[in-house]
Amino acid sequence: MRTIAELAGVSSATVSRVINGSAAVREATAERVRQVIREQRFFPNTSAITLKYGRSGTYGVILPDITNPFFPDFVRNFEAVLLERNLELLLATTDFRTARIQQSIRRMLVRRVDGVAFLSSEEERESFAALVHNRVPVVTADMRKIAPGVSDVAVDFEKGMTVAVRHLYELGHREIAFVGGNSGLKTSDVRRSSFVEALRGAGLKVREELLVAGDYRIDGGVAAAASILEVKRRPTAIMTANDLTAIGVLRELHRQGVRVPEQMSLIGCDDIEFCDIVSPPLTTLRIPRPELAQLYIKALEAGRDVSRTGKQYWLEPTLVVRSSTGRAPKPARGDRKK
Amino acid sequence: MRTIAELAGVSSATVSRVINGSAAVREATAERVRQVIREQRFFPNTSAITLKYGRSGTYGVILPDITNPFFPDFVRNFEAVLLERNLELLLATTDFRTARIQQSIRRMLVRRVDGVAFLSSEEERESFAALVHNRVPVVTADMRKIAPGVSDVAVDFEKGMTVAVRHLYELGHREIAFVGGNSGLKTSDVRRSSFVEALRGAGLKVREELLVAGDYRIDGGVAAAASILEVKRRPTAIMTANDLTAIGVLRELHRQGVRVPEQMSLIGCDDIEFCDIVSPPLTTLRIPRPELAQLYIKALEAGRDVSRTGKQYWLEPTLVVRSSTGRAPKPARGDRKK
DNA sequence: TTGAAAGCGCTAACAC
DNA sequence: GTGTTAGCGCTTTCAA
Repeated sequence: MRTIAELAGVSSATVSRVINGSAAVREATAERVRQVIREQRFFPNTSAITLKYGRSGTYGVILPDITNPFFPDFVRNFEAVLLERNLELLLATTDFRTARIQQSIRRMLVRRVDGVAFLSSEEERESFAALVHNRVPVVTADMRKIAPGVSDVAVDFEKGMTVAVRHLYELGHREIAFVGGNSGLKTSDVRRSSFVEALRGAGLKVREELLVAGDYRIDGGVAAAASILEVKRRPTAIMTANDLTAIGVLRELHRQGVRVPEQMSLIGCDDIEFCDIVSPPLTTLRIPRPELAQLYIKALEAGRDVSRTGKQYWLEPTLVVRSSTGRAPKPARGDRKK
Repeated sequence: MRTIAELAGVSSATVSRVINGSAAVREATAERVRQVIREQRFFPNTSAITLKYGRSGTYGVILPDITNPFFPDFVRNFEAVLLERNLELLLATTDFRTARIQQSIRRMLVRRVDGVAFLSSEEERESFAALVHNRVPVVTADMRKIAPGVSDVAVDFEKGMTVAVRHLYELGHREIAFVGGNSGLKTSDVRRSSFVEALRGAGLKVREELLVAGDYRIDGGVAAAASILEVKRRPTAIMTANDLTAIGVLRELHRQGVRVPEQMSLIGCDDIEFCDIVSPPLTTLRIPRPELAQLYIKALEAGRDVSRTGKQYWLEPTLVVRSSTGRAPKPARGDRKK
């Protein structure tokens, strides 16, 4: 910048003013400065600006698994909003590993991000404390809990699961299994308990052996489906905690020759692009990414003052009916009738 | 940091030394300082360090489409290597839009990244010049061209396509179509011309109407398949520029009742996870992401001195045979025999 | 073994 | 309208 100033025969302050379009600089001077900037291919150094202001103009995003298409799609939307506001994105993935979470948070701290969207669903009170202590607001996912400096964006699974279960109920299903995410994760627990509630709400009974854990990945769905198919009295429908899980379930169902939806209905969650390309296309509970991304930004912006308690935000999922759900099969002969 | 220094009763220089484990600091002093750092939950400010050194310890990655599972998988591997070296990642996606490319490069410049992995395959000579001029090395993808400060990582499609075509040839296929990426993109051109070469190498003739463009996405594959199926003398196999395209092709094939591989063989490229879950599972030309990520890092590190001409790196794809390729169907009655 | 001080690039308050 | 200057947090001579 000093170079620019010298070449343009002005002071660095004037260069700064020109760059920021601030204050009144004589147009002739401004133009001369701009000219030099172009010639020299000069770009201001954000480190200096960050250092000066103590704010980096960057939001951090911490994800468990960038390999799950839900997240890249979220990132895409999130980045788009940031770009409009001339903000930067710092991405960290944790692979569901605690050490990586800590490391990610440290990365956020040393880069002086202005806020962290924490979509990796472990409850990291300790780590959040470090963030908040350093005045960086946190927005969590589906924790349904807020605190000073910590806001939360929750998907209304209570309602979503109710809609999904009703859809199955109306198709005649009475025995419905559920495949969750990694047990212990808050997001997984919420989905599971919402499902159980929905079952009760529909007057169906809850069979523990039909509530199985997955890992939010395809493999987990495969394993879960295998275990569900071993149960004595088979369910006629399976609800899953996310689409990857549903795809895994579908795969195992195929492998064992169970036809979908004739013999087994299946509902996913998220509505990733691949729902539509597996066969049959998956009925799923959609979590809209554009809205989700916007909600996070909104929460981040509103939460700037970490001394104030964060807010709770809600997002409604919607049921997208495709071809993996159909009428419940008639009970086979020999099956106990309900 | 000054706070830490005061609380520990030392100077900021000493605190710096303790943090960096450098020089000889008396253990008692060091421990006292560490203690205070812990209590205060202090994290060094990277902006100051970047400012001081002119290096940010960050590599930038510019991608066209984070929604294509190939890229998240690349990012995952890339991030893992960076983490080992205590380096940071700055991610930008371009959506194949020129304005976004320019914007991404600007983001890299203002953040003072130490290098850019440019996986978005447009030939941005102008933009690269800005980077190199500012002493940041660039590593491109499949440009097969190097320059001062610009290295290139290329996948050996010449060999890969030869292997793929030979696989089809041995199965009896003589009429093979190709669906490329967005026409005009360098990566797309390379794949296409490698395919054409491979065809010639196998002694097959090249039918222009069987060489169609896609867009590296599912939709492009769908459209391309539709156009291929309208050709008078249908091919018996289709090779595609990436897996997403192949998935789109597969989808359209299904829709029109063309059985894979009985009536049409299909080969993708990349080997994304979803190859294995569509039905039939896709035969594909795998581009190994861990090796690719490592190669990029290697190129970035070797290219630090932008006054020197970059290097050309090569990566071998391997053919993964699954179930979407099979023996060519016997020519139907009425088809001209070859 | 430790401290003082300069300087990285930028902005803003204050002078002129 | 424009220049001077202090200071953001850190590292690194140079001195002590």
